[in-house]
Amino acid sequence: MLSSAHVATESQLGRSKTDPAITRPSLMKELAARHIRITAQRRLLVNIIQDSPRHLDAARLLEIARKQDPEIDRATVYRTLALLKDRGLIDELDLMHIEGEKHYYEAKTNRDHCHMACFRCGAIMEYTSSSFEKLKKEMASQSGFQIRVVRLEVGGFCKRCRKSAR
Amino acid sequence: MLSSAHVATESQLGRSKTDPAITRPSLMKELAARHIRITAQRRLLVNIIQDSPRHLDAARLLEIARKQDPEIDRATVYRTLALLKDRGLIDELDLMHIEGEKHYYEAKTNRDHCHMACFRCGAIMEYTSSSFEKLKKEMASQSGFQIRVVRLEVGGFCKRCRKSAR
DNA sequence: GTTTCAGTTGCGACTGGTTCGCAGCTAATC
DNA sequence: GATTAGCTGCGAACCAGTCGCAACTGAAAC
Repeated sequence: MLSSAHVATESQLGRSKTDPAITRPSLMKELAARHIRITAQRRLLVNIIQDSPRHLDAARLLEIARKQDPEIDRATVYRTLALLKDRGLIDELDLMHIEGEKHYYEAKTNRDHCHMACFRCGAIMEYTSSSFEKLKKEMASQSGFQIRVVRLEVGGFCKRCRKSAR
Repeated sequence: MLSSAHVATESQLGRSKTDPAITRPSLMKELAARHIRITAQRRLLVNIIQDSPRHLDAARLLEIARKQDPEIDRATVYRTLALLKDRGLIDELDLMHIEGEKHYYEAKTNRDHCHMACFRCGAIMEYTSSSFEKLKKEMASQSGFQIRVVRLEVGGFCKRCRKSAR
């Protein structure tokens, strides 16, 4: 039984932007289309999230944003993240709490994907596959559950770390 | 293409103990076998976790434990949970942060299972299926990743809530 | 283009879950 | 039963995230 799968290997917490299987629609366009007020702060934050090559947590997002707008506040970052999350425009990840209890965020993709976190080197890999899509469908149909968000996270050791461990 | 799946529906945050697909080995025996010091506090906590019909968070576990040993401390609960988690004897869950940022715990089962959390009524359903097992194998073999922990969580609306919403 | 005001922001104080350092205690080994 | 590594309770500390409020601002209505 065949299925198509795609693994995007990344450097430390980095994320492949050229993965052919994953695309991210424009968050700014989505906000405008939904008549959500566009403020300077939101534009800044949304652009950072959209362009980031890695998964950002709130503190890192604030840090980057402050380079352009030193006045921007923590609360605004948290409120914007909550807004985007509630509207289903970004996904929240725990990445197996590989580095404290913070949350990570990424623009929602056209296709759900799994995150694999290496406990040793901290690399995050993204994994998409038709088996995953099938599992989701199966879960929904067998349980009568209407799925809104799916989070599949895996912790373990990446190929490279397994080799170097010996 | 057929696959065997099993859904355990639960009352509010409760957990079916009679699910035929899931068994939980004795945590106390595991501790003894691994020469981990057995203290009165650990015995108490481990037994509560093992016997609990629902997913417990640290505060609830402390509360239950204090009925038998009013002197037991918060820190001991957190330290014991960390111990069990590090040894791979319990799984940590976020349950989609359906009720604050706390973590939930359950004795590790013979078979991985997914948790489906209803955003409306808070019910948690457990879902096991051979498709899930297959996906895990596929992920490991395609990426070279050695899987240690898997967490598949789903948020949405359960059958009953979907009906009553209309 | 000006007015209007609901919605957004920065601020600082606060919360809730979790962790830490330490002195005293105790389970397991000898 | 003596020894001691390691566990416990305690209180203080930590950290990510939240809240109430007064001032500000984007965009709808004129």
